[in-house]
Amino acid sequence: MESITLQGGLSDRDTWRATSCSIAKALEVVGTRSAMLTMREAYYGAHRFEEFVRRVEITEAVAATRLRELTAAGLLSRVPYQDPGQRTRHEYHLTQMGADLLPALLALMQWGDRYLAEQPGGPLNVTHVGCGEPVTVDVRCAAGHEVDLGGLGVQVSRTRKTPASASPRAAR
Amino acid sequence: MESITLQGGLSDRDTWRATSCSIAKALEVVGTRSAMLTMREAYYGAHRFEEFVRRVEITEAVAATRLRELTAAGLLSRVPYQDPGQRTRHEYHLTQMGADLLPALLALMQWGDRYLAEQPGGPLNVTHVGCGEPVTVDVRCAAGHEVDLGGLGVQVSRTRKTPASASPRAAR
DNA sequence: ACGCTGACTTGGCAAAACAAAAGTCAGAAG
DNA sequence: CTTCTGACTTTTGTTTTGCCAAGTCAGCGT
Repeated sequence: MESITLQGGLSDRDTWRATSCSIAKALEVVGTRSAMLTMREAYYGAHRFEEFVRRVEITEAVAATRLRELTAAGLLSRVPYQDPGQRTRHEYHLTQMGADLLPALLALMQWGDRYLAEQPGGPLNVTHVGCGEPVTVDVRCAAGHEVDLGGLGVQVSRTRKTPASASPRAAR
Repeated sequence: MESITLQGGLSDRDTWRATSCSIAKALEVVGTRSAMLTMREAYYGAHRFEEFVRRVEITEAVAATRLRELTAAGLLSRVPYQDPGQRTRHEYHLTQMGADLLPALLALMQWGDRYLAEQPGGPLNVTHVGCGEPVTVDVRCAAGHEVDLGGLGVQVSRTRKTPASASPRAAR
């Protein structure tokens, strides 16, 4: 099985490590099971505290912690609401930042569907409401090609310092 | 911010929970930081034990545990190798199952690049080797439409039991 | 057989994640 | 002001993840 082609100063793996890795940074925010599943429920439309507790099947304490963290991180926002005759409460709504994590969770779902599900294809179908066709997560280049693992290259980003000897160490 | 449209028996969130969720199942396999980062290194081309230890920056004990688990789960396979004058050792190679998790990790990376990275766009560029264009993770339907959160629908999979009252509870 | 040494295994510990239970808070109505 | 009760906060305990250090194993060469 092939791998990503490491280009430029990254080609020698012995000379660098992924020290500012965006994956690792993402995991700091959403790297717990309860955070991922809380986000799943937000995508399914949950807004209210008790609903997150019930549907994620976690304790109120954990839900409160996760919701607070995800709100602080910017993935969710607290929006006041008030049922008639009730007091003001808060709903947790996805932000754009939160919504943009969807491909990662969908890709995990797709992978789990394929390799881990009890039933072939998994328990749920995800489709495009507009045309009814099944939805998948693709890795594509800007020219529209679908790219597999062996077709990927990775280089130090241009916005960083020049690819001097120091730079390959500070990579992702 | 919108959410996925829950269709059919799934429309009432109060009547079901994601009990066989493929995301949750995936997290059982790769839901630790060390597993995710081990997979990252496999995508970057690492094969050998010491390389995983060094580049993931985890202890040998954790590397051994994670590599054993990922091998048992089918994401990696152990392949014997022997440097001249040395004893037989094993490399850990990606399987198709392992390679197919790439979109999830790339999507996490993409999201981290956008929202968490110290530098705009993140420290590394991922491109299509064949044409040089930047690579992204897209959510698309089979008709080729790019679909955002609000454009998604989800239904109980056809391969499951009829969408009776019992069925919506056993979903993902 | 012994020596070598990288790849583990094991034991003890700390931190993080999470559960259970109890308690507190907040904002409304009366 | 009191009452209500959902949304937390806190405390205690368990499990999981990961670290450190020491030890064992495995397969080669001599």
